[in-house]
Amino acid sequence: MVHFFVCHGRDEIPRWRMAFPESSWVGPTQAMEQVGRGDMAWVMSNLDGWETLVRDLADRGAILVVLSYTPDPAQASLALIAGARGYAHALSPATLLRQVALVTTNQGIWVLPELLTSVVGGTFKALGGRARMQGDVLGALTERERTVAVAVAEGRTNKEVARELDITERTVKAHLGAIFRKLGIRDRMQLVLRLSQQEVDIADPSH
Amino acid sequence: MVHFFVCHGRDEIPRWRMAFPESSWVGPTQAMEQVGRGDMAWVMSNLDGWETLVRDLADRGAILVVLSYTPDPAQASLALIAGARGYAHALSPATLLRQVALVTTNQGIWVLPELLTSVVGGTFKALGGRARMQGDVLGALTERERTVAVAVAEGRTNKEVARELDITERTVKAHLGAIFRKLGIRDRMQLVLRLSQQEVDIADPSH
DNA sequence: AATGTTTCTGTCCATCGGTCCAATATCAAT
DNA sequence: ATTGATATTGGACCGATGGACAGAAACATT
Repeated sequence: MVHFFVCHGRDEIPRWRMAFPESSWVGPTQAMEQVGRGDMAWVMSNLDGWETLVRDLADRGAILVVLSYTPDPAQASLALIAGARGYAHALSPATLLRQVALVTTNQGIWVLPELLTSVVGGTFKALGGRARMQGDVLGALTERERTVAVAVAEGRTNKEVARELDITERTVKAHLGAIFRKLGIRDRMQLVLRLSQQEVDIADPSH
Repeated sequence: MVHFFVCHGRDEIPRWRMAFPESSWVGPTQAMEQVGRGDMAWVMSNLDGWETLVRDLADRGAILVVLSYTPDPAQASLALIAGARGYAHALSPATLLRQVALVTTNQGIWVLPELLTSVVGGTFKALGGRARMQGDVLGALTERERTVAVAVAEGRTNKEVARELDITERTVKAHLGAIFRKLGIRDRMQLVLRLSQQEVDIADPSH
């Protein structure tokens, strides 16, 4: 595996060389030419169009890590979305860089521990809209109601759920009624959206 | 470092033993007593209160990986939020388990590659982007059908969609009929599930 | 014993949702 | 000019859904 550090010409950082003595220093253009499947590319986030570069290189099977002088959660997310498997500080010590390489070459994801909460939290909010969904959303329900809620949210009809739980369809409806009331939603659609963690805009009689 | 597999008493899976011959099998209660800083704990997601368990063990400095028989993106997010560093299929082969251990002990995060897109995709939406993986699904539809499909998948009723697009409810139904036929689904529920990427390809039993 | 929660069941009814049978108008391509 | 795809609407039919009543049985708490 070949390591490529993609950066501006003058951005040579000794510890990079220290971490991977055999690595190549290239600009964005050369990176597009030389990086191939299985190679590892470390891309500086101060490059114009780094996201596109990351995406392209990731598409062709390279392992991407984005390095930043000013790491922040939003940029970390962008990097991961673009296909990067890692996001670290550009001035990380050599040992850390080697650790990142180890993790990413083994299908792992590596982001700065300090940013981890934010990144995952972002995902969390994206998936749930409000804080701590399933726990709280389903938490308000009884055991049986939870079971019904999940079954319905997986796309089953009342009749199917009834058969599955060995109760009458009427009872399923009763549970659903309670679920809708407790969650403040109007129908099973809203339930699916809640549980599949999408943002829902409920009840707007205005339009 | 000691490996703990936290599961129901009878859930013994040979390949776990194969991956880490020295590991201990424990229930949730014993886990709380025995797992300490630097230890590695593999927690089954079919345990009641696994989230709390993961949170507690992670808080005391253990490395947590959640194993599930039915992996899905939402659960993966929950696991990571709870403090887990890994999320994998319970029937993963020994070599994969060792890889996961390697990654997570090096501050990395490991989630099923199939789920990665969904998890990161969620982040993407959190940042205000528009999901466009749906393009594949919606690609078979006409422009108008796409509009209707998205509106319905956002939880609106036929009547609401009709008002919104300034057409009759009858026309909405016509479009929906075409949508169901083209996508090979039976009702709007399946449409939501399709567009929110709910159904997850469970790993085949071979690995 | 009284109370409250949970689970389960019933009937009635209005509405919604999905499919069958159509038909008409527009537009692009042949 | 004919064909094909698209968008639109109509009517009728029937199953699915959700709410509004209501009641019974099991169980835990007080």
